[in-house]
Amino acid sequence: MPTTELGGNSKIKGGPISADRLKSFVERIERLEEEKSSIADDIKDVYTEAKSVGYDTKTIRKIIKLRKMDAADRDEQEALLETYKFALGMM
Amino acid sequence: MPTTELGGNSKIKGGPISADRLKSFVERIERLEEEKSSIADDIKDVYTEAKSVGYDTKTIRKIIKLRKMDAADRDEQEALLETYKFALGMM
Amino acid sequence: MPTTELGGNSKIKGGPISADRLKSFVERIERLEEEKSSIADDIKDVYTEAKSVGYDTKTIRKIIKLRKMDAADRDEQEALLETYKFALGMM
Amino acid sequence: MPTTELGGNSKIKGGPISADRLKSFVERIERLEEEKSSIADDIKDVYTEAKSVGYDTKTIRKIIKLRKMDAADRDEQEALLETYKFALGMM
DNA sequence: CGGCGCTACGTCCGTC
DNA sequence: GACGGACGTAGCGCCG
Repeated sequence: MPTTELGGNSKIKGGPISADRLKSFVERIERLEEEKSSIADDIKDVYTEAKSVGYDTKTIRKIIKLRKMDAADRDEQEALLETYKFALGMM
Repeated sequence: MPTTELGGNSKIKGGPISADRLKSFVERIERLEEEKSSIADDIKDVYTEAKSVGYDTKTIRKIIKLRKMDAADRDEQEALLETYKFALGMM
Repeated sequence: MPTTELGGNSKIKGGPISADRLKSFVERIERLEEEKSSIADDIKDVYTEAKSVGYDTKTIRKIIKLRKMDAADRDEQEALLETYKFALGMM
Repeated sequence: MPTTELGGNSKIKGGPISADRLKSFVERIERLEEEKSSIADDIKDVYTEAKSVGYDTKTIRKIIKLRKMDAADRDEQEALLETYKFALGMM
C-alpha cells in the first residue's frame, strides 16, 4: 500500500490526497527551514565579527532597520513621535 | 580619504573603525537577510502548492511544529536527566 | 489649556485625542510595568532562597519549564486532533 | 515517608534537601509567574484601549522606552547612530 | 481586521 | 567585572 489516501477525498482539484505526498511537502518545508536557520546563524556570526572589531551591534541593527524603511515612513513616524513627546512635555 | 575613522577610536582590538568596514558589514548582513527572506518565500510557496492540491496548510503547520517540539522535548528530557544526575552528585 | 489636542484629529471613533489622556495611558502602563517588574524580582528572590538552602536553581528552572511544556503539549495535541478531524471532514 | 531526602546531602548550610521543600519552591515560583503573566495581560489591555480611542500604540511603546532610559544613555545612543549614518552617507 | 506564529530584542545567569 | 550564551518576552508580519 504505497499511497494511503486521506480523508474522504472530498476535494475539488488535482489527484488524490496521499500520505506520501504529504510527507514530501513536510520534508521540503523542514529542509527549507533548516536552510533559513543556517542563514540566520550566519547573520549572527557577522554581528559577532563586527562586534569583535569594535562596532556597536545595536547601532548596526538600527541602521539596517532604517535602510529598510522608506523615507516617507521614517519621517512620518518621527513626526508622530515628536508630537507625542511635545504633548508630554518631553521636549 | 577612503577610510573615514569613526568615534574617538577608543577601542582596544583590531585596527581603526573605518566607515568602509562598517559599510562592508552592513552590506554583508543585508545580503544574508535577502537570502533568508528568499528562503522564507520558498517556504510560503510550498505551502501554497500543498494547498493548491488539497492539503490543509494549518494542519501541515501543526505537524511541522509538533515534529520540532518532539525533538526539543527529547533533547530537554536528556538534558534534565543530566542536570538531575549532577544535582544529585552522580556525575 | 487643560487638554491639548494632538494630530489633525482625523480619527473616527471616540472623542478628541488629548495630551492628558495620553499621559494617563502612559502612566497606567508605567505603573503596571513597575508591578510586573516587582513580581519578577520576587521570583528572583525565591530562586536565591532555594539556592541558599542547597537547591540547584538550574534544575528548578528546568522543572518549571517542563511543567509548562507538558501543559502546552497537551493542549497542542488536543488542538491537533480537532484540526485533523476538521481536515478529514469529520466535523 | 513525608520528606524524601535528595542527593547525598553533601551540602553545607541549612537543613536537609527535602522533596517537599522543593515542591514548595516550585509552587511559589509558578504562582508568581501566573501573577506576572496576569499583569502582562493588563498591560496589553491598556494598549488595546489606547488604540481603540485613536492612539498609535507603537509610538506609545517608544515613549515608554524613552522615559525609562536615562538622558545620558539616550544622548549617547543617538550620537552613535548619527555617526554611523554619516559614515554610510545616510544623511 | 483579528489571531497566531515567527523573529528579534532585552534580561539574566554562569564563566573567565 | 565583563563577556558570552540562554531564556523569556514583546513586536512584527502573514494567514485566514
